[in-house]
Amino acid sequence: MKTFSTGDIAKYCDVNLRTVIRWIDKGELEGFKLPGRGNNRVTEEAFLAFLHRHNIPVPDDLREVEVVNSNRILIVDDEVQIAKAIQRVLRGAGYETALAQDGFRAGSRLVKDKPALMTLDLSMPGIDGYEVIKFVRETPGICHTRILVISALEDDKLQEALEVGADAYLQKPFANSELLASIEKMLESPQGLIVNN
Amino acid sequence: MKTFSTGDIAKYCDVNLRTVIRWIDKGELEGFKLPGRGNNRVTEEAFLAFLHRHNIPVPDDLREVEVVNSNRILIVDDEVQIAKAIQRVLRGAGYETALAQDGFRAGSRLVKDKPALMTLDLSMPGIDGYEVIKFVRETPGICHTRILVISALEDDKLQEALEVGADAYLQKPFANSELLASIEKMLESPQGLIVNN
DNA sequence: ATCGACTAGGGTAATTTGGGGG
DNA sequence: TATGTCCAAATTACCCTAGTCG
Repeated sequence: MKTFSTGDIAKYCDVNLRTVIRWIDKGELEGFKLPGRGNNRVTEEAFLAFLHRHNIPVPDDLREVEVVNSNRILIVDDEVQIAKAIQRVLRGAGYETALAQDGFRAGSRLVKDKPALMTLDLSMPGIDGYEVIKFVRETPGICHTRILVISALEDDKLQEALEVGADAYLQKPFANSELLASIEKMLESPQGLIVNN
Repeated sequence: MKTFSTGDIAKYCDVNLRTVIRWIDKGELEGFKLPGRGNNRVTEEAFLAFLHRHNIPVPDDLREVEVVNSNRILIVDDEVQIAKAIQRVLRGAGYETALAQDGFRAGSRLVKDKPALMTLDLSMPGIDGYEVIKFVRETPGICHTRILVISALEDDKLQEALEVGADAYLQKPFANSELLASIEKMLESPQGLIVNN
């Protein structure tokens, strides 16, 4: 388990060491204290989550560490026909796909499979899509997942999704070629960078 | 009984070997000395206790061992007051608890934390409790999780939950003592089926 | 313009951690 | 590989100043 000291993080973020300590004390950056006087350590996962949460570019030497199955895509949609249609297109393009039709399955698959990307229907019954996005972004270990929002909602709702952390959106109805183009574009950029559409 | 050398612990905690020795010498980490040169050994129990005491994340390869002895409980309920009430009772009894108020969070926490037990409200908006139970039971890695269904539904509905895989149920309203008794009983039963995922 | 609350960072002393050679 | 000792480097707490924002 790789960990960082406050000094390491201070260098990475180019801030004073004291500032890092304050982040940890306030809980903005999740860390733990060693015995003794309580030197702080931050796990790699937690640090990456912090970076993603604040849209701080991930340093090159940390990118490779983000473990993802770069070929795997999780499709989150409660409408079976749509989910299957998306799946067909993606499989045809060579991606490994998994479906999740409810929040519980989506959440557990995301943590378990660590897909490179998830497509997310914003309006599923019983799930607030924005909440899901926020949760993903703030959770160590899955925060780097690319999120492609797929929805029939209006532009401003979709923009809002970008603001809370989605990487791109696709408004229904869309052509298969658009879907593929979006996904390819999202996956080609280096791991660990936030893509703004 | 499994033991660790100072070197093992140094690797696990990502600190210098000397630091570990000092922790032991100062009594922060409970260990014992072998005859002869006085090399230190730390039991698995003591090491896990140490990790918990300092909120240090438990390494993956110790996690499985730990699941068996774990006292983590995940409370799945969308009604905050009820969830908090349950949490209060369980914390008071010494359990580590986490809350999840929607399916997505519940699913991801379950996979991530691998709690020994989850309490599940059957009627959460947007989640079919029976589906959740079935899903947990058929998913490697989390299938051993004890499930305590908590609901105001009638007996036959609760029976149905048992049939699809819940371990016990508690009908609302219930006394705190009933809650604790149920959970203690569920956790004391042999955990042989566990782990290995 | 002044106030108050907040944040980032400087300096110092005390402590902890890390590294090298026995 | 682990330990004890010695020393250097890193980290923390505490108190302080400067700057920002409403």
